[in-house]
This record gives sequence, structure tokens and C-alpha cells, in this order.
Amino acid sequence: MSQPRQSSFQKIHDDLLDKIKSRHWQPGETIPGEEALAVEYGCSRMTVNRAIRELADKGIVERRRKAGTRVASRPDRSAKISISVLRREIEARGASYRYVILDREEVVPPEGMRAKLSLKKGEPALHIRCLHFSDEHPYQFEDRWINPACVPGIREQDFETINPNEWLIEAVPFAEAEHVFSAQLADEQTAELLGIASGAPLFVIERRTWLGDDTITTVKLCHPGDSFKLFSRS
Amino acid sequence: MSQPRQSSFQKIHDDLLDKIKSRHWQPGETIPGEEALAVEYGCSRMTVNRAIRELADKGIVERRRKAGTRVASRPDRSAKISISVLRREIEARGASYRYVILDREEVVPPEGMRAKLSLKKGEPALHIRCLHFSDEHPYQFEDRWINPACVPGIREQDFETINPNEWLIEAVPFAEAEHVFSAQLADEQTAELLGIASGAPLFVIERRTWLGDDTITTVKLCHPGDSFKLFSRS
DNA sequence: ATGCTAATTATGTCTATACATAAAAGTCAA
DNA sequence: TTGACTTTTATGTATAGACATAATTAGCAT
Repeated sequence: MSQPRQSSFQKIHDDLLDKIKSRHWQPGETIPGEEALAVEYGCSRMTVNRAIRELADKGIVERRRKAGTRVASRPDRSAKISISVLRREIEARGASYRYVILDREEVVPPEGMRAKLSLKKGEPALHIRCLHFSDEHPYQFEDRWINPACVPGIREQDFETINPNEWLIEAVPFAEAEHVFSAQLADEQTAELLGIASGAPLFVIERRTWLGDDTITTVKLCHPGDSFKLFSRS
Repeated sequence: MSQPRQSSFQKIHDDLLDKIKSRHWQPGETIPGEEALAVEYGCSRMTVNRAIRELADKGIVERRRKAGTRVASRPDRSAKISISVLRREIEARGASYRYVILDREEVVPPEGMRAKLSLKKGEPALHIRCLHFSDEHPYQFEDRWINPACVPGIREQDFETINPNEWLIEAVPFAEAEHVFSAQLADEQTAELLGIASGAPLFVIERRTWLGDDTITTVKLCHPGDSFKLFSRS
């Protein structure tokens, strides 16, 4: 199955996890204390502590001082998805990547967008729309607004050689993001751009990216529903 | 912003993260060694070690023995979604939850499904289809296959009082899962069940759940695209 | 019973030390 | 230059001991 873990906290971690999965301890049940487990495994308390702490980080067990450690009674099924850079995603499948900027203008955004970017009234934002191709087939339509105040140097960037997403990742690598996924109908314009029928299903990702208090960019990414899938594990 | 962290490894963690976000250290750059940071922060190396280890777990930095610790050069934008129990998700919005079993039968599955469930040829599987309502509006159509050998007691369960998903979470709480999200067109039957137009967009989640080597269940969850959104953060 | 206080206890963190280990860097011979 | 061996070094793990802290439990007074 998995390669043999060597470190002893890992062995203990895996052993405890096995016992939980096999219901040796039921959900809600309190497992032995660190001290007791340290004796059982013949190691120090810190080693057991690390093993259990990692289980707690994953939401497998819940810990409370004095009360002890118990198996989570209703673990929520959470999953990690990784939204990779589009170019790499496409090239990883052996396809060729290309994109075009449809338009790029600095304009005063509509009120809803102004609020999202927390701009003052009348302040302009950068509006970019582009189309990404996989093997020359339209793959993603991108409609993006950027708060230029948050990204020095963006006014000088024409995005001819690098797409806005990759440029922004370089410019603000450790920003936080929030995604909303949904299925929508393709409107006429989007359908034409993606080369699909008007009314075809779209897989839509809306992403807001910020650093500290500043919203940097919000973007709507539209994929033809049948050509795009998003995977997640665990 | 966030409440003041007390523990010193947390303070160091946050301080290092700040320095990375503010580009005090550039992506790809090597940060000072544990020993040096321990002196700088006036603490022991173990404390620094834990701070950096947690950054490494989050993918903020990359560590290699002898080479040191460097700021991740191309951090992948990963996000955690939590697929909660449908009933709770609906009730959390203040709506009422109800569901009906459309059918439940033990049949030999089609070949593709047989392979997914790793059943022998001719072995039957449990096929359940049900419909979930939010405030009496159709909200999700569920089409599920279960490997009965993996879930003792399921043959006696009629799912009149508890839905299959919640029952399975109770029965196999720490199973692993894999999700595929996509947008699809509603076929005629699904559209009718969900009370939407045939050809309307569907947000589809396909989930495979397993424990150890056994695939327990695979399920296709269909939502009207306009009424369903999936959120993710970070 | 009820409410307050003090004792107890399991986890949470920190330290100093030790040794293991992977990998870079250095050394030297063919 | 190349390859093989050795040294060095930063991280990885483990330990024993200490104190901190939250929260349950027990004891006490009303």
C-alpha cells in the first residue's frame, strides 16, 4: 500500500488511525491519554503528542484539556482541491496552450464590482477578458477585474507574453483566495467565444483573491461543462 | 484582524509568514537556518522547527536537509472545500429538509459500475436513487451504488428514516473519498425529477468512497446549477 | 440543592540535548 | 574531467523534564 513509514511518531499515528478506522475505538469514545500511550508504545510523551496532534489537525480526533482525546463523532467530509495554473494543467495532458487577450481597459467598474474591490466611487479598475485554448480549442473564458492600486507595475504590463493569472501569481504569490463553483447556462456571447451552443452548460469558477485587507482581483472562469472536470481527494 | 496568538511557535510562524507575504524573502530565496532563527527569536531550535514545519505543511516553504529552507517558488493555489451533510447544509440556511427514496434494488450492475465497485461478475450491488428537497423544492437528485459486502447490515436498512449518505457516514465514518465536479446538461428524466427544464445546467458531483482496498460506494449528485454553489477558501 | 473555591489532571508548550539522515560540498586519485 | 570517497551541515526525529493552561472534579459553605 503505502511505503513503510520509519519515524516512530508516524508509526504511532498510523496505528492509532488504523484503530479508529477499524472501530477499535468508536466515534465519540475517549482514547487513552498521552502518558498511557507513551508507556504502551515505549516512547516519550512528546512522540505520542505529535502523533495525536496530527490526527487532530486532520479532524480525526478532538482534543480538550483535562477531558482528553476522543474520536471525532461526526467528521466532516472535507476535500482539498488544487486549482493549478491553466497552462500547466493543459500541457500536463500533452496538449498545446495558447491564449488571447480579448480586451484590456481601465474603467470605472459597475457598483457591485466596485464594492467587491473596495474601491472609492469613481476610481478606475483594470478589466481584462481573455480566452484560453487547449490544442486550439477554446477551453476557458476569463473575465477579470483587478484593483490596480494593489499591484504596482500592472499598468505597464500588456500581458502579451504572460497571462494575467500567471503574472499575478508572480506579483502576489502568497495571496489568499476564495472560490465559488457553479453550473450556469452559456449566454450568447460566452457561447460564441467558447465555440459551443448558446444554452450549453458552463462550469463556472468565481475567485476572489486578497492579501491582508486588500482585494486584489476577482475573476470569473467559464469552462464548457463537458470538457472540464475538477478533481479532489480525501 | 486575527486574535493575538499567544504561543511562541505561533508568533514565530506568523512573523515568518508576514515576512514571506511582504516579500522580505522572495520566492525561491533561502531563509535563515533554524539555529540562527532560534538565536534571533531567543528560543530553542525545536520551537523554530515547529513554526517552520507548519509553514512547510501548508506549502509556503520547502525544506531539504543540508540545503535549508526556501520560500516556495510556485505555491499551488489549493483550496479546501467541505462537503457537508446535505440535511445540515439545508437546515443551516433555515430551510426545511425532506427526501424520498425513488427506488432501492439489489441488482447486478452494468459493467462500468461493476469495475468501479470491484465486484466479481454476476455479483449484485445495491442501487438507490433518491431525491432531496429544500423547503419542498427539489434540491438534489442522488444516484448511488453500494457494495453491500463492505457494509454489514445494509441489506436490513430501508432508509425510511435516515438517508443513505448519513447512514453510510455512521456505518463507515473514516472512509476516504474522491470527488469529480462538472457541469452537465439535465437529461429528460433528471430534469423532470428536479422540476427544471430539460437541458438546464446541472452541477454534478461524482464521489467514490473507499476504506482500505474496498470501494464502498459511488454516487452521482445532481443539483440544478442555479440553486447550488460550492464554496472554498484559502 | 446551589453556588463558590480549590485541587486535580490531560493536554499544550518550551527547553536542552542527542543522535539520525540526506544531501551538498570538498578531496583525491585515476 | 570524471568518478569515488569523505566531510560537513541543516533538517528530522526522539527524549526527559519542566511549567502553563483549561477544564473537570471534588470539597465546602450557604
